[in-house]
Amino acid sequence: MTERLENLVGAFANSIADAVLTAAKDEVDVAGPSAAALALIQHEPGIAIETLRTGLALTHAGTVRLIDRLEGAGLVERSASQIDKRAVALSLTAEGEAVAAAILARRQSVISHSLKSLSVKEREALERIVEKLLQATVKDVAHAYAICRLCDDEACEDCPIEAGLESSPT
Amino acid sequence: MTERLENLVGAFANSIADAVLTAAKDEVDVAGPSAAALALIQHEPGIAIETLRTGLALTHAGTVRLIDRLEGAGLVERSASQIDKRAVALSLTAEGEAVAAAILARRQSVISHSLKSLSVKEREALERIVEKLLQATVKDVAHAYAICRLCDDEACEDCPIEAGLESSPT
DNA sequence: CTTGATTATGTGCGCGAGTCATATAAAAGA
DNA sequence: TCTTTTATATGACTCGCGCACATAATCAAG
Repeated sequence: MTERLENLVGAFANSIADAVLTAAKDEVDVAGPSAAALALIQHEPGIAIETLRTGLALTHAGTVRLIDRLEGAGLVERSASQIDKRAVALSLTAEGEAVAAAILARRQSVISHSLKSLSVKEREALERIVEKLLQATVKDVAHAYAICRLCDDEACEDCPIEAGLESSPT
Repeated sequence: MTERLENLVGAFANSIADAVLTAAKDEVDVAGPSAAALALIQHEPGIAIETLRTGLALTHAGTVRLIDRLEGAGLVERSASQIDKRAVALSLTAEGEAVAAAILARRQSVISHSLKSLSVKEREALERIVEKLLQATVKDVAHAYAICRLCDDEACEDCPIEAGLESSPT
């Protein structure tokens, strides 16, 4: 009946997502999928293009071009995978690491700023609720990659998304 | 110190925003900004292109082309504004109304679905928290348009964003 | 070990969407 | 009235992405 909550949650999601994206674009000149790609590669060095693709919701071709651009910008390196000779192992260059770190820090700061009006109790409540929601939401590994595409894995101990995945195996 | 909350909130925002966007694209074949444009026009019939632009974070030219496409698709109509003869008054066609309604309903359903694991108490807590956050976040009218770009105004009584705007006048 | 199916990547071509610069008309201000 | 600002439109161009297709490697049988 009451659709108010859904409206507010949607607006809140818009607000946060917008702020993070524009922050990434302002800080370093890196558009949406590029930022996510850098973060994912930093999170999992040696990741294959195909795996990356599942987290970016792009086509093969689109992902290859994206990597082409990032490689051209000197942020990402392709190397031959040892395990699978078809696959490409992606890694960040020193500059790529720096940019990825800047993006993650910026995101952290933007979100933190937008939460600053909350009391400690409210933070705790929000954390519990969001944790529960994420855990219930994750569908499969690709979905987890997509959701966590801009997470800082260093900061996310006890990731509820991983936990959610284990409890509902694909 | 604890950056975990920020990570979780960011992931949650991603999750919701993605789900809403893909839902809009699946349901009707309407990409991101188009959906937002339809919702905003529905929310405020007779809205000018320039006003619309502020809510979409596009260029002027980009907004004009967007309206061109939506008009070409038979979803939107341009008419002369009575008040300002330079301006264009935008309105939805019958089909546009239907599509907009479908998008809003789909969004409602998607978000509602992702909140279904919460108890009544948790919903109430989340509503209070998000309300507070939105109220503190809104900067100006353009920002409000952007945040609420996919809101169903019918469902949003007592919109905290409007309240937040009044308390901090531009 | 050979052969066919699947998987990971790369590429030519084209389109859609958006920006920049510029143009025109109307409103506002001096 | 003259100048400046505002709202819209358009031509030229760019960029990112998808589709269709090609190649190489792995896997799965037989």
